[in-house]
Amino acid sequence: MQDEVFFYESPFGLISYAWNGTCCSRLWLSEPPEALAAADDPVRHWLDAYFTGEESPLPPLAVPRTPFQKKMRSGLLAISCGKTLSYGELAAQLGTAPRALGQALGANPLPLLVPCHRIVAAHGLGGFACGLTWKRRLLAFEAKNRKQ
DNA sequence: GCATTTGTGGCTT
DNA sequence: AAGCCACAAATGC
Repeated sequence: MQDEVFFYESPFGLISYAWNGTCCSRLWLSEPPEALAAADDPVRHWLDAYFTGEESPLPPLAVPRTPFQKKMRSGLLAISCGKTLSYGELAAQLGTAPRALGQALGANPLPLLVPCHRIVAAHGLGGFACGLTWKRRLLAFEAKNRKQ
């Protein structure tokens, strides 16, 4: 089945994602290449839950292209909501170099779902492929939301 | 303190 | 195959 791009209006801006009927292969923050319509699928449900401050099981995601990305994904998913990790720490945990990790994170096709925004630099915020505004908002949101 | 350099490994094209 | 990086630790100033 072909990928279709849907959008989702989050409190922080427009999100769009590619859904092929069974799994999510890609997700964009901010301006998507082309957005069709809103839909009612597991991704949308997850986003709904996320933005109301709940953690729900992830929707089916496309399998990573490389084993490393898979490892990285599980490492990221292990970070609980509201927590952050530095590039160096996660890199060590994955047995790789920080710089390599940065590259891999930037290439992550599934931001937010795979919480790459919870990775910050040792001193400072670090970067974010889809714009630092998102990263700040998401982190602030999660931090506030955590201590409930 | 801040600026620059370098070790480093996996990603994209 | 060659460059590219969303870092970090070690220098130099």
